[in-house]
Amino acid sequence: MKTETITPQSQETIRNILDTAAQIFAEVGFAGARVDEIARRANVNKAAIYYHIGSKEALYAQVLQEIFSDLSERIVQHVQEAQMPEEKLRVYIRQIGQTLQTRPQLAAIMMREIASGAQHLPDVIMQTLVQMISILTTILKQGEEAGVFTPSIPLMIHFMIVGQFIFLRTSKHLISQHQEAVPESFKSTHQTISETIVEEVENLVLRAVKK
Amino acid sequence: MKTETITPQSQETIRNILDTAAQIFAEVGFAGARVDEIARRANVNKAAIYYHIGSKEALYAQVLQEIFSDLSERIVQHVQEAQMPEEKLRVYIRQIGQTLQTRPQLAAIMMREIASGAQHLPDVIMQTLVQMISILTTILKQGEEAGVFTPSIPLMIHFMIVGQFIFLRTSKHLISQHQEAVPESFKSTHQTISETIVEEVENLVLRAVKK
Amino acid sequence: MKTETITPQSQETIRNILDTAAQIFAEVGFAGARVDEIARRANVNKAAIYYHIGSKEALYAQVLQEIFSDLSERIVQHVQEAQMPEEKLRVYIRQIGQTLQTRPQLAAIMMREIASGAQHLPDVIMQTLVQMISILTTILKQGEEAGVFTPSIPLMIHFMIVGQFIFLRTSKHLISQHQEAVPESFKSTHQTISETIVEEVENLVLRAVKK
Amino acid sequence: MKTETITPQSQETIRNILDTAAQIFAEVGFAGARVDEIARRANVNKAAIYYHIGSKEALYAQVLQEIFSDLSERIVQHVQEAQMPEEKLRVYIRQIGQTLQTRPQLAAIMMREIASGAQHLPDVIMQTLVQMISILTTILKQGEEAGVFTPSIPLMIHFMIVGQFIFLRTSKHLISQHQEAVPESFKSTHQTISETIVEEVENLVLRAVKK
DNA sequence: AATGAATGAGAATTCATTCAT
DNA sequence: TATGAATGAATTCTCATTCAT
Repeated sequence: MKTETITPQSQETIRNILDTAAQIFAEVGFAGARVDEIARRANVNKAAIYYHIGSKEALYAQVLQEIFSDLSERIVQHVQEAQMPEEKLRVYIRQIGQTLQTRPQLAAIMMREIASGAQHLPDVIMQTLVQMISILTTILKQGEEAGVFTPSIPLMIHFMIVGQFIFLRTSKHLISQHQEAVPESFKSTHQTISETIVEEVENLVLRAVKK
Repeated sequence: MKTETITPQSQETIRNILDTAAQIFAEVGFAGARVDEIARRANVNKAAIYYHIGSKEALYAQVLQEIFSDLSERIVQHVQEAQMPEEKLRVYIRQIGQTLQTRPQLAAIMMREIASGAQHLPDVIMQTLVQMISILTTILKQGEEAGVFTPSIPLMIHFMIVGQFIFLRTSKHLISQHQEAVPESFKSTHQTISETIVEEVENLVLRAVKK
Repeated sequence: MKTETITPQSQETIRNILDTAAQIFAEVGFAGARVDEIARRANVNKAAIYYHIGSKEALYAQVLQEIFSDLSERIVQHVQEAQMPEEKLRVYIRQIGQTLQTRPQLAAIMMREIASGAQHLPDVIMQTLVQMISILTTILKQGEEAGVFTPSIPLMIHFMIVGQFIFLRTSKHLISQHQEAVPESFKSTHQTISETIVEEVENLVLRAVKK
Repeated sequence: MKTETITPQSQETIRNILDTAAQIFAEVGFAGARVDEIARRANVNKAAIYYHIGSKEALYAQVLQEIFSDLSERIVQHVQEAQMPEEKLRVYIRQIGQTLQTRPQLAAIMMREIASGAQHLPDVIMQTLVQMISILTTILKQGEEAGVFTPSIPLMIHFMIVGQFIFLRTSKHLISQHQEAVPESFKSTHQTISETIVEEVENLVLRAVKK
């Protein structure tokens, strides 16, 4: 059994590239990103990116892949563990919230992707999304049947959840950018939200779907 | 008596440029947009864009300006006309929904802007946003005092509203792009939503804030 | 006899254009000059330049023409009036010096022209130059024959004269541009020169050619 | 033993670019120069110029820098070696003359620079010029004190020297350009000058300052 | 005569990608 | 693996000139 000869330090180089790329794609999007800049900020020679990854598009796909890979798994697993529809829905929301907190770039990248009609989203990722909606649909249906949820459209609920998290996360940036234009009260409120954000979203969504 | 010579022909050219630019910026974002392409699709000489507008950045700023200019006005005006907090909130939501339906590009552009920390958003526009939040805050407070709303955080409610609309609108594209990965049921549902979308969002939000 | 119907106010427009153009060509050269800029600074519509003059090249030629037209005449005339070779040479120098003082742009334009091999100099102007050299040659020969001048090469003497004036004039700008790098003493000296510059050059050249 | 690998190939590319650029800037000036043309004539990809140098302006600055760097050193060194003021002055003139013969572009570039008020001349170069004037001032003062020179203004003497060389050099071009307008005698004379040009200038200047 | 608008042909600069070592 | 250099294809922007009024 090979145990560790797989990759000496190139592993580190690749890690570096992917992390930096994720950051930059989040900041300026695919079209706005510059391979030169990614190389510079990753402390890596530009040619190394091509050696290891292949192309800017491949780099982007890999970044997305990485970011999405565990989200779906986590949801499937944790939702199963919960019993009641209400609790399952909370788990669903919580997993999304936590993923977005762990991978802060995901929000920005997703927003751009959705804005441009997901032209760059590999099908693998689309399937992940569809799978998530299916899970949510099941949860909501169970809730309806159990008489605790009012009828609602799963897709809208999903976007309600994702939208909340994404907007709140990305808007932090937005607010700090325009300090002058934002009143004091606004800022402190925002601060408070960030800390209990997941719980807030849970409550809001639950209120919206509960009978 | 000539009553219609008011518009020198250049007005039309500029209109053309701005509309086409709005469309393209919505499709591919600022970095992805090509001035050549804008000129081509606007049936305008590229140099004319520089003659009338000045630069790609100025073009983008002007597009944003235009798109935002009337939203805030509409909200201020219509909200005043409504009486009860509940109705005021519905009006607030409806105006946003209608603006996004009239100017379909707004949603996509906003998503990108928020994703990149609103680096391009002029302060004028930020102020518009802040003003909108203030109005919403007043509505929610009145509702609380009247005993019809449960306490909630205005900023989150705002993003809940905007997020819903934006996501639903932009996701139409997304779904049609990835036909293969999307199940039949999913699509028809989506179709249905689009038609009653504004009403749906109203209900969802109202349920979320009502006592 | 027509007395004044020749040109109403277009005369003024043309004057404006030519003067501004002379200034700008002196500042940045032919290639560096922008027709837009000339129009702007002349308070004239750009199309008017084309209406009145025809093209950028034509504008340049006309500017040169104007500037050179009277120089040669003045020299021919005044040199004849002087008697002794020494006095004739002084007159020659003085006329050049005065022309350059009246038309400050001439120096800069000439320097550029010479630097680029006079590609833009119309033959008319070349002939003027050649004529001037002939006059100088005659003066110097007469001086030699009269035993007051030492043999010298007319072309060099001409360049000595013109070079002095042109360099001194253009270098004023140069010195004021780089205040920090220029010592105090340097500046005041320069000031003094400017006032008696013509006389200085006369003496210098006379000393150089006298026996 | 390899003794010549010191120069990585990029050195050659840069050398090529700078030499070609110097040539072209001399021919047509900064504004008239085309980066495309420089690349073409240097047998270098246009992007390589940007890779190595950065911009057209940077290229120009570097060309100026290079051309001036050794002139000042040479003068300082050689003038010291001479004993008598008269000989020192000849050395001063000779060094300038030889530099202009080695770097034929210098003359043309300097003329344009002076014509446009030395907007592009970095202060480093201005300091070089000022230093040269200081040296000349010292020489002339010593000559006066020794009773061999008549009082004169150093700046004018300097421009007399430089002007002569520059004009003579650049005017070669001028004359060949306008063959038709130039009489036979004129041309042959000019030929003769070129060969003994340095010596001629020395004599001319010496005569002008000697008592 | 005069002008705002328009335009085609550049011109500087950028950028993803490849190459030689 | 890694890297400095090179490159072709854009891409933004400029500019002399023309047009319609």
